[in-house]
Amino acid sequence: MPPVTAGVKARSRRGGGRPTIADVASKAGVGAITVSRALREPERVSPRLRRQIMAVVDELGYVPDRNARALASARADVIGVLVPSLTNNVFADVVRGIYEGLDQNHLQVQIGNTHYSQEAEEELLQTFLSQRPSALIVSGIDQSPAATALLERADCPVVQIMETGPDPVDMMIGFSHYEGGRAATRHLIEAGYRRVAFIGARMDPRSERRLAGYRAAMEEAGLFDERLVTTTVRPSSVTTGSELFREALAKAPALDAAFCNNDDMALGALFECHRQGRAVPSEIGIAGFNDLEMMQIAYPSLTSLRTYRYEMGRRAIAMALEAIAGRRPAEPVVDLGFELIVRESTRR
Amino acid sequence: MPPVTAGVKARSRRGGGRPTIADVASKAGVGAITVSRALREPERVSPRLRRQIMAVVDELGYVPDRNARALASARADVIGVLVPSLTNNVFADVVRGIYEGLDQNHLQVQIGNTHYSQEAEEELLQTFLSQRPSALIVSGIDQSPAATALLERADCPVVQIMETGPDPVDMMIGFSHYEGGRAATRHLIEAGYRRVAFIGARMDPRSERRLAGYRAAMEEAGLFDERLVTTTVRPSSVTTGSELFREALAKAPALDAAFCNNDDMALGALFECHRQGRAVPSEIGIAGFNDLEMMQIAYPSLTSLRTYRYEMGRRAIAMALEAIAGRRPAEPVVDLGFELIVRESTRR
DNA sequence: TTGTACGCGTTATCAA
DNA sequence: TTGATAACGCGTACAA
Repeated sequence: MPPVTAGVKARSRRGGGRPTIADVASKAGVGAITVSRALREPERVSPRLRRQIMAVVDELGYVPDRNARALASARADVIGVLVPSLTNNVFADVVRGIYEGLDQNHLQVQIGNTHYSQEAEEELLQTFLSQRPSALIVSGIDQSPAATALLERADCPVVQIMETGPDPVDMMIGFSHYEGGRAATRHLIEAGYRRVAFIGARMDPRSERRLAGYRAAMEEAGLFDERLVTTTVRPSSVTTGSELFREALAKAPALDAAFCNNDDMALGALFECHRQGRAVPSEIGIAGFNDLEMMQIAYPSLTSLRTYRYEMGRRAIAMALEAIAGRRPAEPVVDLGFELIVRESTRR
Repeated sequence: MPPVTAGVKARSRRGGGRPTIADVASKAGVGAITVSRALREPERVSPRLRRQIMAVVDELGYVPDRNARALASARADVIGVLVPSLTNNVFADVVRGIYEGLDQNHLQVQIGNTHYSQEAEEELLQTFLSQRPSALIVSGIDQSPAATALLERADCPVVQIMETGPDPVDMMIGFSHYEGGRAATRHLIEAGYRRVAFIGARMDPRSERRLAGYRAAMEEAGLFDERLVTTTVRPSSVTTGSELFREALAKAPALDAAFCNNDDMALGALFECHRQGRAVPSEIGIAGFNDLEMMQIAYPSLTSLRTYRYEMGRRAIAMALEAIAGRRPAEPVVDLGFELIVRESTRR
């Protein structure tokens, strides 16, 4: 009993009547598997059949069913990406790099927002894993033990991004936030500032390491003072930057510079200086972290530590694609480094 | 030949040995379909069996295979979202609303970046559709005819976001960019500014409508002048804002206010005023569009037209979920409106 | 280079 | 309330 009468689809199908590979095959007078190959590995099908098949594909408007494909191959054409925030410009840039690194690839990206929560990360990992993704990209190196176990058992490539550290689950690309914090602070000290404050919002593990770098630099110079550090668990924003800078001034009225957790915070500190009539950089020096686009055009322009977020996304995907193709990347752990961009806000 | 020896999984499986619903079923002494129901519609299974099944699920660590589920039910637990940009804060907020509106739902979000290109949108639509998504959310109302056709044939709910207009494909939530542009411009005129410039980057269809609103307001007041309009196809950014403001000044040296395409542009214009020593708001008035967080804390604080982006994402998802559940939302077309937030930058 | 037979893990259908 | 059976549409393994 032929389930399909050539050309006339049996509309009783559950799927709603979309043409299937069998429809294409019968109409093109070939086997289904040949159609499958013509679409996925054209070079393995003779040019004649290939053309024939493609013509029918166009005519019928056939589009392969990704779900069936995923089931049959035990692999979804999806790359799962876990980030702690979507509004943070930093992750927006990374995500953009990921999408653009994928380019014409047939893979899709699925983004999960962990909201800086390890539990949420575990749950998302479970969900993502239940799709058998082609690869997984996760942020940071502070996964919970359970999450780490899930990642290690995941039979797909895993890339940790945003930061480097010991014990990569699989592959890793990022930079040292500790060294970044240290370099920025050293610069402020070398520029002649002495009472350099640290201002940090949403102290996630990476910010904590920036703070550790700040502390190291200050201690090396014999300048460290607890009262110069002001942090909050609130999310970072320009407004939070202004507020925290005010707090910092209250705690340490003599401060002469601020190393900010990130650029939004730095911009907030700058606005607060304007508002209070404190001159930047002569009275107060300001440095940010990440070097968002606005830093260069702010007035005065703002010193920041440039990080390669877009590049990180692109290379993370490139590494994942390599691994998916079965090739082990030459360097499974990549340190992208950073660059201090000195601008008006710290030049006295 | 029993494929599964109770408790001892046949490791020859392609899937890599993950427990399947059959494993759970045999161990719990029930049929596979009962396990399936216990997971999806617990109330349809007797409490006794339900407990029994859940115990085995936990014991085995069974997680349903989403791909198999998608194939069998002809529906992937995925909502496709098409946005023109990922770096633009505006879309970041909408996307955040979408994720948070989904909350504990089992659905996943898949985001496609159209890069403001109709062709890219068509391709992404094809890709998304090949998964049989549970719903589709697309940005704007300017889809190509082909894309519109795809959306109309898609057998899933479709929500158009970001703007309202005639002829919704299915559902729609947004606001009128034309009225927004008109309202902001009127405010500047009422505040006493006469030579109000329009500064716009990346003139996508929505920005064009903001410009149309600007023009209408200016013409109503008898103040319209071509030379007051400066636009570019370049993407918007703080830097572009500074540059375009400079261009605008070159073309119309006597301009006394700028209505900017969006808030990044407004901030750029503000910095340029600082740099040139032009007082805001006394010499130059500045207004933005969207009311990003930084506008309230900038110095001087910046007037902007507040739009409800997060809310838009949340409600778009709510509408989609309603439709997925088979209920037609009471209002398939929602105008969220906007609110002009007047601040220092336009108070002379 | 092409095709056959089968399995992937789940849900829809229908009957008990 | 529960279950047997048959899809779902494709890719893998192997053979021709």
